[in-house]
Amino acid sequence: MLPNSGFLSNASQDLRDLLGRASTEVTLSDGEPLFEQGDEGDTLYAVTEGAIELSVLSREGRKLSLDMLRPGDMFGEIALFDPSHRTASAVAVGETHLLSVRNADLLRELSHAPELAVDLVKLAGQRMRWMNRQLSEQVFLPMPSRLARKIMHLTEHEENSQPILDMSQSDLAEFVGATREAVSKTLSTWKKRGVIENAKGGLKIIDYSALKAMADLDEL
Amino acid sequence: MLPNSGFLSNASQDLRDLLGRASTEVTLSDGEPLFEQGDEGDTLYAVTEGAIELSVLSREGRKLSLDMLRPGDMFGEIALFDPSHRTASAVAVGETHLLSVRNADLLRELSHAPELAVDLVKLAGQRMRWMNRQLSEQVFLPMPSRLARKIMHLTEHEENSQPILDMSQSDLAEFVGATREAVSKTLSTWKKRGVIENAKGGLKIIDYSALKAMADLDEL
DNA sequence: AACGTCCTGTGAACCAGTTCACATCGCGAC
DNA sequence: GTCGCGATGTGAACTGGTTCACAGGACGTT
Repeated sequence: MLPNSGFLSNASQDLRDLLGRASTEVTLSDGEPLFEQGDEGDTLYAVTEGAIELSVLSREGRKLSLDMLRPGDMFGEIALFDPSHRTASAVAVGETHLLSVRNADLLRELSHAPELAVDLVKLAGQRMRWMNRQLSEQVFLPMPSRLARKIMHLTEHEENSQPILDMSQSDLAEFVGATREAVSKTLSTWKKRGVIENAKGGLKIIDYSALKAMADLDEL
Repeated sequence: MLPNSGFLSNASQDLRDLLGRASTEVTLSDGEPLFEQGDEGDTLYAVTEGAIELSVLSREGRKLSLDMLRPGDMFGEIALFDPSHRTASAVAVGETHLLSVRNADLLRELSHAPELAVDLVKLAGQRMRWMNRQLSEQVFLPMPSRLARKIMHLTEHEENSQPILDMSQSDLAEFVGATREAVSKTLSTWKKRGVIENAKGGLKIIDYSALKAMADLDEL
């Protein structure tokens, strides 16, 4: 029931216990929102099955996808201590199961196991480092490098050496912060070079190391 | 000695006590680095006098300035719980005084005042929200809007209604993630429209509300 | 099989911001 | 003073990416 991957794989036993004891299960169907940017929230989540897409929306309606959270990943750890509006939206991708822990329940647990706080701040720290990287990549890297990185990031949970990324070009574009057309054109040239090829409902990475080279071309 | 502004102004008494008791003073002269991106670090800082510029560097040497921390601001809270490489560099701007608290000292204090942990995570939460906003602004907003926002942000500590921003155009460019030339051209048109004007060693904001308008709309 | 609806591919015009190349200004050092 | 140097202003060429427009594909539904 508790997957042994993602953040949870190096979470403390205390934290795993907490999730087993003080959590409520939540189930979402494909496309169903868990919360929206701006909502009030004080709940921490852990994905057990399926996936959650985190994204932010501009006032004009443009969308920037931040990350795809898979079984073993946790999120919402900040609102837990600092309950306020959520800074991103979370929607289910495919049938998704989550464990949720509310602020009050967690605080009760904290008195039994203060070590837990450190775990949670570490989680926040990892998220911070990650955000920091996203920001500098966005500023410093040209679109193709960002695209290559995102493709690698989004497929790293697959063990296959030629993983398939099950995502449309428009979705990918939202991840890299560019237009669908620009992504399409870049992918085209990569296809011609045999780095990737089309697969049903997505694309298949043929030459992973070539992708890595693209990602580093304008090395960060 | 402990300024009553910035984050500290709404910090708990516990946290203020801690800084008064368990901290060491650090003094830096203008331009002196406190730590560099990639350094190992486990120390939390609070600015008491002067200013600290936080920035990230690309491998090619381009620099993106993140924020300017002034008396009452704290930073480094993440490395405190998750000691690892620092994600940004910190250098003093002008003669600067800081209080520093090391990981070990803080953990000792934490057992006496567990409330402190919540304070620190709130601090981390605020930083997270702030980073999130930086990222979406960078992606969604055109350069002039970003410039207007940064100017407002960098002068908000001044109480004057026509504050002076004491910073060269090159420095400003590093804050908005653009070239010095682009910033110069935008500032020129604003000067012609009477929004800002030159002042010795920086620029003076004449029409704050016009700036605010720039920040929201994206018109040139 | 024919239809609607996404998704993909690509070309042309356009634009924001960069790069390069100077000219100029202010100001401190000598 | 005037030399030098960093900060500013600006123009011209270039470029990475957008916007618009449209042509096929792929696939599910009837």
